[in-house]
Amino acid sequence: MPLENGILMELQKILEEKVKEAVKSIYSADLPTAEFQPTRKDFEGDVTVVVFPMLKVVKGNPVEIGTQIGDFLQTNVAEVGKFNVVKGFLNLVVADSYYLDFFNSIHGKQNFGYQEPNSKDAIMVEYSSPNTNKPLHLGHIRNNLLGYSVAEILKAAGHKVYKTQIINDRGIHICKSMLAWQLFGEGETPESSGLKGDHLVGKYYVEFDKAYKAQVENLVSEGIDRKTAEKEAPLLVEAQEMLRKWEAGDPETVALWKNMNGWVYEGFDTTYKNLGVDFDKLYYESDTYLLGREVVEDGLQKGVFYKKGDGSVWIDLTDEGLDEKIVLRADGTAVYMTQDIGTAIQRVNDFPDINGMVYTVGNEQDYHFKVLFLILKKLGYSWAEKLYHLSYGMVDLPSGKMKSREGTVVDADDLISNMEETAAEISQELGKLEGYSKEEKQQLYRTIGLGALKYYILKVDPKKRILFNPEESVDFQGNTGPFIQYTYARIQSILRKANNVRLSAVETSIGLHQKEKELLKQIQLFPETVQLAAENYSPALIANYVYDLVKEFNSFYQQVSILGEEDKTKRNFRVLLSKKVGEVIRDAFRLFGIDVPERM
RNA sequence: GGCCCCGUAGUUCAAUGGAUAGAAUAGAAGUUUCCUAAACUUUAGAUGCAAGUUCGAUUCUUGCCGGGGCUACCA
Repeated sequence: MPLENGILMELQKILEEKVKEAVKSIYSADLPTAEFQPTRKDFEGDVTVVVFPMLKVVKGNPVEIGTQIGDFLQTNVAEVGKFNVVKGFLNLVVADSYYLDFFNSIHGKQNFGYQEPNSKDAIMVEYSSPNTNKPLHLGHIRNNLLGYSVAEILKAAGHKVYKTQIINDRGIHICKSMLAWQLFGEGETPESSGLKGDHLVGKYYVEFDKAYKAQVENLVSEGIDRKTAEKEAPLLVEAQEMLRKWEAGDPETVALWKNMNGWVYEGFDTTYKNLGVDFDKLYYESDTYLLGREVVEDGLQKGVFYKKGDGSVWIDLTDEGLDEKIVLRADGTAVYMTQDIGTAIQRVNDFPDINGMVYTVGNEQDYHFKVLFLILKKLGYSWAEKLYHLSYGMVDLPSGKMKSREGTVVDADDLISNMEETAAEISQELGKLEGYSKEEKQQLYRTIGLGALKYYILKVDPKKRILFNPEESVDFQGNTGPFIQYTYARIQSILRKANNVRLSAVETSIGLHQKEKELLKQIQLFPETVQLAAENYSPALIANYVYDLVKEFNSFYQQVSILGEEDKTKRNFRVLLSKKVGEVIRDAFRLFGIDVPERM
């Protein structure tokens, strides 16, 4: 992976060559690769060469080998100043001038760390993909934030990206809300009720469930077997009938469906806007649920699938350690898998430059996607190799799983406004905002509240499940979004106060404070961190990075005077350095969709 | 039963096979005549258990124990 102006990488390349040279000239042996790592804080040095792996090629005592190589590097590499060897670790001290050269090469540069789009191939990132029968909850928030962030990270890593979602706007669950509204709604609308559209529809989904359960209990008390009662409760039968009518295109049913879905979309749009996520292309399941059947026919010809006696079509994946999986029902209708096969192909037809897709879907569907990807591969699509299931853990409450039907969910809209309120409370207590208008303050509370929420979710490894306790609100101190935003605001304050900043190159002879050097080392890691986050589809890596940077900066800020420095050259450099740190914070947070404030 | 994911301080999170396992919170103790104390500094506290591979294992392998998930002609 070529790195944009990776001066460190160049240094590492030089060092790699020189280490090999050293091994060659001292031991007459060929070293395949040299292993480097940043020197740990407790030791003196900047870059560490790990000696242990060399023992395969060179026999001897690791400390002696390290020392000999260190000597060689010191005399043959200008950037290497001192060195020391601890156990099998050769710690190299890199000259200040090297880091200052690096700084000069990037300090005026916008979008440091981001790659220019350099790939002809595009990646489609799917996320959100809600059902249209209930409002979004905390689980969707995780999904949205992850999908959005991974899309932005991929862009920053130089990929072209299309963000998309497939809206599950049809099916029995939608009919349930529709039916309940018909039965109990008395014509209620978002306008008449004052409820957000998605919340109104969700209310009837819950109503349905209540009424349905009551019916089942009644039937059971009349002596009917529970399983039968659950299958034959009149409400359910009616909902199924409604689905049949919908599929047959019954005008009245379709009109009701359009109307209620319209309410939901309005509600979703508000939530998406509040959350700051967006999409380039929407797919609706009502348009795609019939897709995929021709492909199955095709696959039958090719022998990828086989037909059972009853006419249903299957794929046998037992050779891959998986099961047999149905891809078409006996009556010829599509199942979930059929649809997903069809939709994937449809997307590539719509956007021919797609070569890779990311599906942001919970880990409960790990198996489904494993099978889906395998099927597409067997069908011979070249892009099937580049499909990725961005699988994430559920967000659970202390009481267990969130269940919409039982009302045990943390509602997305509620949570967002709670976060804003908390931000407002803390802000007012601290009272640092004189001169801000009401609107500016409100905007700031939103920035901070959302920053706290987004960072809280995104800093966790996607694979891990999150236990969310609504009683303990999301923190605003420590390793949090507001902590990082605060550091940014402090930097902006310095920049406002600093006069006569010269943007010209910094003299490389000024000599660095240890804290300055640490900051430069950390800044230097930004481009490769973005790449790594993209390769691993992991916003958490960016979070760890920016947190380390900010901690380092705060420590620097505390120990080193910036504006109070008398030496003008140093003062100028420190202001520029602070500015750059601020830019990296801003650009890293942009990958999360988190804004940074000028003051807070 | 089969398959998949996860077990790290009281709690929430880190650690491309590398050094003395890092932070944050909660606890204890400090720092505002000084660029914003949502900060900084100090302190105490953890790898579920048992083997194996390795110079070296939180990381890889196997077994066990715990938690979650999938195993639908639902989506």
